[in-house]
Amino acid sequence: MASRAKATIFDIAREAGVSKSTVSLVLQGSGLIRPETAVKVRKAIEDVGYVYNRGAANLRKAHSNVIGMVINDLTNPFFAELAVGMERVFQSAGIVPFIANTAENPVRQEEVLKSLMEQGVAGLIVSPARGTTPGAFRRLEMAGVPVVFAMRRLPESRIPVITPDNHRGAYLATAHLIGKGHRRLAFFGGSSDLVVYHERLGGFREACETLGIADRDALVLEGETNRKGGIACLETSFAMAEPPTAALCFNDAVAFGAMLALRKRGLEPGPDFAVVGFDDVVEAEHYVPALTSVAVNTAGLGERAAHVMLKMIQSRTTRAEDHIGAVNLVVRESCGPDRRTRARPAGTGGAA
Amino acid sequence: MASRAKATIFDIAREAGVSKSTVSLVLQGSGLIRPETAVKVRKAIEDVGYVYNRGAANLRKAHSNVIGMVINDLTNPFFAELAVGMERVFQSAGIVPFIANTAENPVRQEEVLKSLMEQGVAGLIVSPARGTTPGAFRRLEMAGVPVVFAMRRLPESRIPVITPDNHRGAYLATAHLIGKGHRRLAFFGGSSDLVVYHERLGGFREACETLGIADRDALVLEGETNRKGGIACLETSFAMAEPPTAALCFNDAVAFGAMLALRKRGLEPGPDFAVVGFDDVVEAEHYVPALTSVAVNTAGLGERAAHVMLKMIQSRTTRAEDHIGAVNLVVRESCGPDRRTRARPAGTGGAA
DNA sequence: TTGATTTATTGGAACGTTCCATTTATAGGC
DNA sequence: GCCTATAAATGGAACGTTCCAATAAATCAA
Repeated sequence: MASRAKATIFDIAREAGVSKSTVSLVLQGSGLIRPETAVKVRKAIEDVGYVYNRGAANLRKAHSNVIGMVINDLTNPFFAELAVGMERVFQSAGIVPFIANTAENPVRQEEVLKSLMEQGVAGLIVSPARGTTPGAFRRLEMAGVPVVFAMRRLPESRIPVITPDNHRGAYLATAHLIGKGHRRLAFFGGSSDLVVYHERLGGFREACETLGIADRDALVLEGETNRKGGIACLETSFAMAEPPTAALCFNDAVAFGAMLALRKRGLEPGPDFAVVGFDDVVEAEHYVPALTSVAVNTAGLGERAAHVMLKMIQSRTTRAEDHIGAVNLVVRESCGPDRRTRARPAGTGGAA
Repeated sequence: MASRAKATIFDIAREAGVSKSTVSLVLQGSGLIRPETAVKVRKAIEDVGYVYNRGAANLRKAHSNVIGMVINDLTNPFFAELAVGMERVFQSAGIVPFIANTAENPVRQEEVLKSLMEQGVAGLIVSPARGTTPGAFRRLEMAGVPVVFAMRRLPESRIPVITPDNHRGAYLATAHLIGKGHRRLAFFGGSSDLVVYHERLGGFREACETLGIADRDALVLEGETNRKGGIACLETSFAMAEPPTAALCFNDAVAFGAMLALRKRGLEPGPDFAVVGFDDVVEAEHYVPALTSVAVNTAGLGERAAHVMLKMIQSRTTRAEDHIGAVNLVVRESCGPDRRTRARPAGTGGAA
């Protein structure tokens, strides 16, 4: 059953009555081989149950065809969507990308990166884990492996980045809330060791300033970037003397958490407290109430990242231009009706 | 900047003034090396910016430390949870698993499998794509690579399987619906080319028979295994003369779809139509209404699969026992109150 | 001191491929 | 028939590692 030893091109050569070099040529689809010979060889390949040894080949070929995608949180559907976008373009390029999850853990990320390098990847698309140290990608750079960051960037790094326009997205969302009549706002979730955080928070702050919301009415609460973080933020905000009436959340997961916590308090997301998310994952549309969110064209960014990577590999460079993707606010139900048209700020917590 | 050529153990050897063999030994953490020598070598490794070439090593070592996880649908959070469970145990074993997505496409799966084999994986955990042909894993078997199936199995295959008790789960869920007073039931989603489908459907059917539901009152609708499939099933079921009043869904994604479609018709999932899911993904608990679902301990199954794989690799076998995981029904709100205690079957479609 | 034993280190062959420089076969021109 | 040009196939070296057998150095027993 289990074939004695692994078959090599020598076994194929013997079977087909040709030399190993001929087999190698056939394997590479070289046009130098007479068609009949190629057929004969291919039959032999089938017969001996050959499996190509890419490791051995890479020993000579210098560049492999393996591309790694390093994702910081696979359980967040947003990153799954991103990964799927990338896969689409790699697939049509005949490449099978390997996905590795870091679970937002820099130590794990280090291991993953090391392993991928040892495997001899041709390139890496990375969404870095929170708290990644600036030196984490030094080895990659030294080795000349092309890397592009997706969605997240590192403070001082020359690695190209594919990211949505976080500042503008946050500005749009905040302006929407203010336009609805909200005067005490909050920014929920995310942590300051993330560059994205500062970008999104920056948009939030700029909108507040521009549109006349005082600093003390713009609450900022850091927190985990998942549902749990959203719940926590909402709870602490309601424990304050003058709770906000609306929140821009770091991402959709945080927004879902906030809405959950509202429900648990008997409040209705939308009418009682406006929440807007960021990323516009597919769930956003189907949630009850449907979540207003900043759409970033996730899969599109993934595709873009993949294309940039392909180009870098092809042109043997480690540099590329950053790409800032357009965003737009998708208004759904989670911000409720216009606040000013209502008699008074109904709801439990909304005294003041 | 970009170091001239890739550094090899020879470069390290020269730098440290030892032989390549000594370097190799240090790399493998052999105790044969004098500690001071090891220190010297390790310094040299750092200095030359060495990166280990696992491909070259595998050429001699026969067995690599790469394990592949082949997932049929990464955008389904269920499989993401499964993957995370597996990762947990591999991580503690010092292994970085590579994840590849087949997007439920057998052709893609073929490519992925081929690529992973060429990479020389030590083992594979696979959740096979829909419509996988029986021969798809022949090459793997021939090559003696350990494979375990997770969540799904193939019709005639001797490859070990880790799966929840689908039959029992479906039975439990169906019995629950019948216990609530429902008399016209449906099974939504899934397709008959999936073994899981038959298992779950079998549980549904057995419960119906045992508990006195006639065949004609047990509607079965195949469909996609995602939200869209759930929407479609609900729509076609409501187009019938005597629509069901409750449905067991193939999985949670289908259930979410069904609930969505109900809402769109102005019906309230639970009171107006009972729906129960399968898998109990984390979203189930947080949905509105919270979804009653069959919990399968997803991450636990993932861990189990990983353990089995590790054991197989260690003992150099390609066989292992199947594992059928316990399930339990988590009752939440999506089935509403007991049907018999209500005046009459309210709702739009529920005449008769 | 000598030989035996243990501890560290080393050179060489092997792993399965690719690529280059050759060789051999086939065809074309005259 | 011979020479040249082209097409097809080949042997050998190289890629970066591991492992084995062998050597060199240190320790010990007598």
